[in-house]
Amino acid sequence: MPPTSLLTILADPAGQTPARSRGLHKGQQTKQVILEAALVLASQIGLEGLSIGALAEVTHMSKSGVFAHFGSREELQISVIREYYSRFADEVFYPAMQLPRGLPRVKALFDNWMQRVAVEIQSGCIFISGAVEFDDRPGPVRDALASSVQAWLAALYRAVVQAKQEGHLLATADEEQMAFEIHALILALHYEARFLQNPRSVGRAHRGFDNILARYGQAEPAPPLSTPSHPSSKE
Amino acid sequence: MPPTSLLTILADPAGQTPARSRGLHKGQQTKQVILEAALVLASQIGLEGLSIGALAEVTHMSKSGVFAHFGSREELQISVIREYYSRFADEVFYPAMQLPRGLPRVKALFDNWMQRVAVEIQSGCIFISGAVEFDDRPGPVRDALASSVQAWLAALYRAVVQAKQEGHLLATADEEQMAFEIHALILALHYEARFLQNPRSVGRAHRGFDNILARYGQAEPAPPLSTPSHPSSKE
DNA sequence: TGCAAAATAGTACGGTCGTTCTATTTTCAT
DNA sequence: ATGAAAATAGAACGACCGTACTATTTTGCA
Repeated sequence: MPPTSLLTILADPAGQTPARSRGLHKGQQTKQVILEAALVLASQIGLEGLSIGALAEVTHMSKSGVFAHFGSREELQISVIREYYSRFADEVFYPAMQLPRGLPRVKALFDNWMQRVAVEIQSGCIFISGAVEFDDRPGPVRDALASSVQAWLAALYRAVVQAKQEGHLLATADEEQMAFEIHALILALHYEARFLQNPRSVGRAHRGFDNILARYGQAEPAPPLSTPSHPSSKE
Repeated sequence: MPPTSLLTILADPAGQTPARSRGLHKGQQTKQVILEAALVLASQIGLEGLSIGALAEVTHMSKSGVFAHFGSREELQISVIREYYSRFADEVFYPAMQLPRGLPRVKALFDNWMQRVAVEIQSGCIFISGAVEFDDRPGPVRDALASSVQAWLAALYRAVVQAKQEGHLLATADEEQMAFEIHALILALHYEARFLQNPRSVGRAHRGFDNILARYGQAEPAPPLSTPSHPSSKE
């Protein structure tokens, strides 16, 4: 190799990125593959357990090869959080947004969330495990995680507020309280199903949501006997 | 002060030498000191983050000195879990058992639990962080953790069952469901207060408990207006 | 008071980790 | 097809980890 290559690299003016580097090149593809594997790994053993060595082994690459795509472990963790958030939104949030404002949307948000967590009983939820791992570890990873969770909880809260505005909830309903109790059910589902391996937890969470609806919901015109909010609540 | 004072202290049969008088040798004492430090460390950074090196530094001992007391890291973690469980029982369970069966005892269990978790917002709860760390890591540590949690949740469940037997709950009340929802509130409190740093969480959890009581409780002879189950719910 | 036993320290080993530096291979516009 | 840039590999580093082994100190009973 010619000795000028190094000079060329060093002389390359910073900030001047060739248009080519922004295209969909090989590197971007592998980065996606790595991220996919990282998501699986982080879900199983946590963001802290995520190691570049294990990631290299899974993707059949070298440690430095994996490392080069992110520049640091922290950046890798943040990328995983962003990717997880994106998929969460695609799976839980956006589909529910197709439904009309008010209770239908709130129910859909909860059902989609439940369905996702029910699947994650096997794989693990990064929003929950990450919260425990970083609850007293300040830094950019915690910030990324917390802002992702806040964004989602805020979306849930907005849906509840709209439900009250639409007249689907009692005028006395405390929207923040209702969102808190919904969140609580999901956390209990994750804890009791994944850690304690109690198979009844899914039904418990659904029933809990029915109870919340019964408490905060406006008395419905149709009797709830034949139309429970979720089939599993018939249990 | 006579020169015999030191000897007097050491030989004092009735005074402030509980370690000796209880037959504890030096090793047992230091083991307790290490355990105390391990509890603090594990609460903050988790059972997995607990390292013998850090423990040695905190206790001003050598790594091997610390290690010798437990024989393995796993045994250290299990000891921490047992100690944590013991303190949890002393602080939450036994005091509530002094109260009469039924709702008073259930309320006391929840209040004591809440109070402990409210303090643990700063230090962390091993039952919650450990669940996330070991939810897919089989072995003796997970077993010790799970059985401790199960024992506590079973105690809570029994108290709820008794409350129904005493006629303090509706005949239609589902005791397991009620225990699930109570557990959910605690988990949400820990999550939202410790990770998201939302100061309103304590009030939310208390209010949630009031809602649960309103749902499952027998209509009380005295109007609940002037006697809410907890002052903070007046918020 | 002496002396075995218990408690603690010291040292070293093998392993994994994130990261850096350099070398090699692959990509892709010309 | 060529050559520079991008992508990947390889090797090595310092740090920390749990643990085993040996040496030293401390304890507490006879």
